[in-house]
Amino acid sequence: MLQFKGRKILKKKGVDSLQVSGKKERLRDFIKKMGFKSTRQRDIIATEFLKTICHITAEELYKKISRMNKEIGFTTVYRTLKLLAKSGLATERVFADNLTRYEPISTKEHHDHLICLACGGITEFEDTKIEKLQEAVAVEFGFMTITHKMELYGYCRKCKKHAPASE
Amino acid sequence: MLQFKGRKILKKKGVDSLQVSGKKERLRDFIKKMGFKSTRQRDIIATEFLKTICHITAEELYKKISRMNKEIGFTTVYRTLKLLAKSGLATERVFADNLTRYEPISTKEHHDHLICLACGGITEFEDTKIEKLQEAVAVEFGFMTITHKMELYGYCRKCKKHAPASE
DNA sequence: AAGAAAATGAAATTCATTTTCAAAATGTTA
DNA sequence: TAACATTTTGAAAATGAATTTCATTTTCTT
Ligand SMILES: [Zn+2]
Ligand SMILES: [Zn+2]
Ligand SMILES: [Zn+2]
Ligand SMILES: [Zn+2]
Repeated sequence: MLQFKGRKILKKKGVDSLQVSGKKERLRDFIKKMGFKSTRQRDIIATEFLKTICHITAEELYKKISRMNKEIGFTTVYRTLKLLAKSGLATERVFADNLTRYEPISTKEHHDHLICLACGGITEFEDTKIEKLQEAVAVEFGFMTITHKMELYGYCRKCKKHAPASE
Repeated sequence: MLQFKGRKILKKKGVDSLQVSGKKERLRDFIKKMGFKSTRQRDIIATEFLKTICHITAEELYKKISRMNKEIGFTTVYRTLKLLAKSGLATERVFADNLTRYEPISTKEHHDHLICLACGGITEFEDTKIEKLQEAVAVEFGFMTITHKMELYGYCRKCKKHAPASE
């Protein structure tokens, strides 16, 4: 395992960079198409965001960027995330803590979430069977589904032992 | 159909009143057990709330009550709904509009929601197959589920025709 | 370089939710 | 019933995330 670590990371880095730059191009296209302007700030924010794996809030991303760059304001981070969402490069999500989080779109078109009540960890999953049954429910009610939200809250493998009244 | 209307409503009213008074007793028990005090306001708010079928916000319930009774403040409505939730007689829910809504517990233990993006109508559904598959997903990830949220957003039968880009 | 349009960011605003606090109501005890 | 401790009430203030404002700066096109 250990001896492959270097290589794996190297490969992963390469892929990530490619993905990020591909997405950044998409953002630039979107900005141009909409008659907007490319700026240093948007570039930095988008780069930093697209590197993200997790579901990040505007505040968190702002703090992360602030560490290296004192000249980017919270408002711009906030607005750039909205822009990324509008351009289709980010997905806006609100979980039980009522904070607006953003995640870069990934290879998975759609996915749902498992959220740990102890550590706050978020795991993604896809289940086509469930998706089909959801659609069946919709049809049954004469409902035309546009989107849906499914979140399972509980304790992840690591936090299970800390679950209240589990012992 | 029409000739049964009177009778049906009468019967329904009877059942509702019984259910409401049963729940009000449960609230009184809870209040006593917790060392709290029963008040005129709590009684009025709980009665009005438990009659509710829909998913109501504190603001909405406050306005509804205000029409008849000018002496009940918003804060008390807000606090009583929280109290009902803590006592287990109400469920607190937040849908995509980010407003906190309350619904009285019903005979259905658990249910999920279909929410119309046009009229805001909320329909409840239960699907044991989905619930089982959700649990299977959780198990697969070594996750111990405590609760979950599943909401389908789209257009209900009545509003389908108004759905954007459907024609 | 000039001008038009958009972006920035600090500060202000919004808005639902929650808390504060002085006065009122409740329920227990004597 | 009166006194008392405790809780409740409700107007107002506080909170806090999300959003908007606006003067200044930057970008992009002539
Ligand atoms: Zn899904
Ligand atoms: Zn996700
Ligand atoms: Zn469910
Ligand atoms: Zn419901």
